[in-house]
Amino acid sequence: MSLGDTRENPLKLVRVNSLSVLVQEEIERMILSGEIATGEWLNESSLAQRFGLSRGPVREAFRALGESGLVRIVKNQGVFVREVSVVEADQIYDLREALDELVGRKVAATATRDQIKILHELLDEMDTATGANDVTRYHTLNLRFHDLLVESTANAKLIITYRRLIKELHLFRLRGLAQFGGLRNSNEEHRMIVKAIELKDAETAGRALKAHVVKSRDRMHKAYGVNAAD
Amino acid sequence: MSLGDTRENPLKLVRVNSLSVLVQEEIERMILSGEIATGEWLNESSLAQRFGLSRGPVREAFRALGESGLVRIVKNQGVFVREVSVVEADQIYDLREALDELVGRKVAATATRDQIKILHELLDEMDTATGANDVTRYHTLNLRFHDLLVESTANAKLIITYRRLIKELHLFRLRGLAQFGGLRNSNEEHRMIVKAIELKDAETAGRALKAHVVKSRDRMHKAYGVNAAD
DNA sequence: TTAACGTTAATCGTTGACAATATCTTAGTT
DNA sequence: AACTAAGATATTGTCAACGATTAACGTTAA
Repeated sequence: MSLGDTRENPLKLVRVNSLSVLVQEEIERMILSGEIATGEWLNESSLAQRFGLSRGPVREAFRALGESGLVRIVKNQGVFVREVSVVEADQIYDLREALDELVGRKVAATATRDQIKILHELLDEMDTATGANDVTRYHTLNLRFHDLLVESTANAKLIITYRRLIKELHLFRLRGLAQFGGLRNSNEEHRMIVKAIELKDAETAGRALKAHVVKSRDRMHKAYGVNAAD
Repeated sequence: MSLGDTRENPLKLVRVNSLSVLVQEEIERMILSGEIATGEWLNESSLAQRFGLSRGPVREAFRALGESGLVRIVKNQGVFVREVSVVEADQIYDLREALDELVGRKVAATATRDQIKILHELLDEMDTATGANDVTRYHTLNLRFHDLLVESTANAKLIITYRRLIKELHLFRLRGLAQFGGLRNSNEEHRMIVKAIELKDAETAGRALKAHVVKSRDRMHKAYGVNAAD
């Protein structure tokens, strides 16, 4: 597959974004979709050949992906999809606790009616997915839910920081278990969060979102059999 | 000046790090030291010539720096040192509030005796700098103080996230006023933080650190004549 | 004054080459 | 058969030169 195959207006894409940015986005997509496994080696020249370009843009994309934490670059050996350990996932959850509390507080103040409407739709869809025991679908919706929350804060720096962490957490998920279970409980927590947002109760929304992250982490630990004392 | 001029064991440096990493670090140093002004254009080929290299490593360093938020890359125009607006600095302070509260809580649990000793030394040095009205010196020590705090949390993800934000905040400082004043108050807040850490009182340390960030932001606003409602 | 045109300079991307390094293969030895 | 060492191979790191694309600027003409 070549990059030129992009469906919507490929010419404009190349005019606005450089090739290295397009390559970066494509590789990121491949990593996050699991198309490339964690730990896997990314061959510079074969990727270039696959995209129909030279090694230059691919190497530049690698450097950017390295800085964003998705790949690990080893001199004279190459580029590998990063493997996120349980310890590191745990550290990310620490951060998410703090950031999500902030998200809750801010979103309660800034969320628009439209955004809240979409949140409700996502809640219902997640219930449907839970009923059908469709874990993959739930996971996708869950990502969208939290991404919409952070996006509604209208704090650009918070948004990109948050998304970076979510991507790395996703690397951890890809590593082993697809999901951490407890879908029903999880969505009940989601509803409490949305309720607080509707009431524009920043304090409660922040606490609810933080508590949700704490419990998500517990579910992760349980799934991995990690001692709570770790 | 060529990169080969590095003082300590240049050969080993090149053997371990690729040239693009060295270039990245050097450009980052130039940006953060103010050697290159915010908004300034970074000429690809003249930088390459200056370092005595080809354009390849420089371009790769640019991509990494772009991802880290220190430069802005415009296709077909080039690379510019990012300019951080007051609005953006404000968003970063929002994040710092949340992160520093986390830092306070964690560091109270994890800080070693040695680390606390260094914190005390920094406190005293900052008092000295305040007495001498040496704002630049105070600022350096202040950076070291907060960096040591976050480093003492032993949470790698928190450390790199925090440092990234501090670097961008530094870009904002470079833009205009060197400092935000209120040195004496600031160091009194520092002492309260360290006291809570010594008592291993995580809750108080977190609150104190968060409060410190809130006040730092206020001092920044005051210096810029920004309305608190913004 | 404004619009069109051409020049210039920079980035973007390609290609081909070579060196340095890592990895795999193979032959030889114990 | 197992281990070792030398050599072959593959990959990354870096460079140099080239053409294409684009943005910026100055000039000219209406």
